[in-house]
Amino acid sequence: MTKTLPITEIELAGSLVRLSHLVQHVFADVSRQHDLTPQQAQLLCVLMNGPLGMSELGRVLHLEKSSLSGLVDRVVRRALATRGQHRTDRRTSQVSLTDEGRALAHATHDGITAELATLLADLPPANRTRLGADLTHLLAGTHLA
Amino acid sequence: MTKTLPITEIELAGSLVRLSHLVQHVFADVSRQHDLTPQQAQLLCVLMNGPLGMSELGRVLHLEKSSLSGLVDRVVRRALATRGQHRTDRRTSQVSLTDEGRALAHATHDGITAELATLLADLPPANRTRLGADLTHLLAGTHLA
DNA sequence: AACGTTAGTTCGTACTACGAACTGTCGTCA
DNA sequence: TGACGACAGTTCGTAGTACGAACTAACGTT
Repeated sequence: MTKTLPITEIELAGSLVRLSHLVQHVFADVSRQHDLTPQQAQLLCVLMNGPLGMSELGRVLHLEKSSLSGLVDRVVRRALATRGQHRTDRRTSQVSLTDEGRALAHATHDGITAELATLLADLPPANRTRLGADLTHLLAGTHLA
Repeated sequence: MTKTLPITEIELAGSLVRLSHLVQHVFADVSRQHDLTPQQAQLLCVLMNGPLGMSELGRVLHLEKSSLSGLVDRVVRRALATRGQHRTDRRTSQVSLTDEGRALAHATHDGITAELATLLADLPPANRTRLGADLTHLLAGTHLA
């Protein structure tokens, strides 16, 4: 079915998958150091940009609302976030970080960034710049995040 | 703690994380189309290179042996793989793909590759080649896979 | 005031991942 | 040869993840 793909494409796709697993591994390790699951860490990091409703969170995280309820429950239970209510619409709830949650989010984010930076240190600065541009280009091609 | 990182490093790390989530999303979608969980799909893809013992699988997949037992159980239960026994060492077991498992592994692998190829189509061929080289370099810097 | 839509929660199911405890096998060394 | 530590896997209990279906409550419209 896909036998007509040039070899380099296949190899590149494989590299992307392996890189992805590597990054996920780093993400999980750092999250664990802060006593968070990767999903909880990702949630906190998303909320660093400001409070969001459940529906928006579901879109950003690619999660069904039923999956999100429990995830938010667990971070709320740990006092890392709160469920506020919307000013006018009493159906929607705004999930915001607590101070503790914000601190943890920043710590985790910084930890992951630092870890990835050591990985990237192998790459010459010029390549890093190019890589950044290419990734930005790739990510822009999809739905924005 | 990490405030001295150049801005571009931070942005690059962020891009890496977002790319990683994107790839994981593709991986999960394609796996689901084939009625597999991402973990099961990854296991089958690893086994495409030949049978492996549980310990080696754990190393490759970064899983504790207790986690692996269940994962292998489920693909064996679905007749996608079998637990053979080592010729001389009766402790170790060799996990191999069945014909059905091999077919599913190839289908999933091809599907993911095709999906990623459409993503990469946005990128000019020259950049793709460079990107491949850079990723290979990055992946080589870590433990091989 | 009735009704369809939207926002979230709850429930049941299956899977993932871990550590601790356990069984069976292997290799060694006395 | 027999005891013993190391190794390979499994089992068990716990917590978290993710989904769809069914549900409740509030909103907006007509």
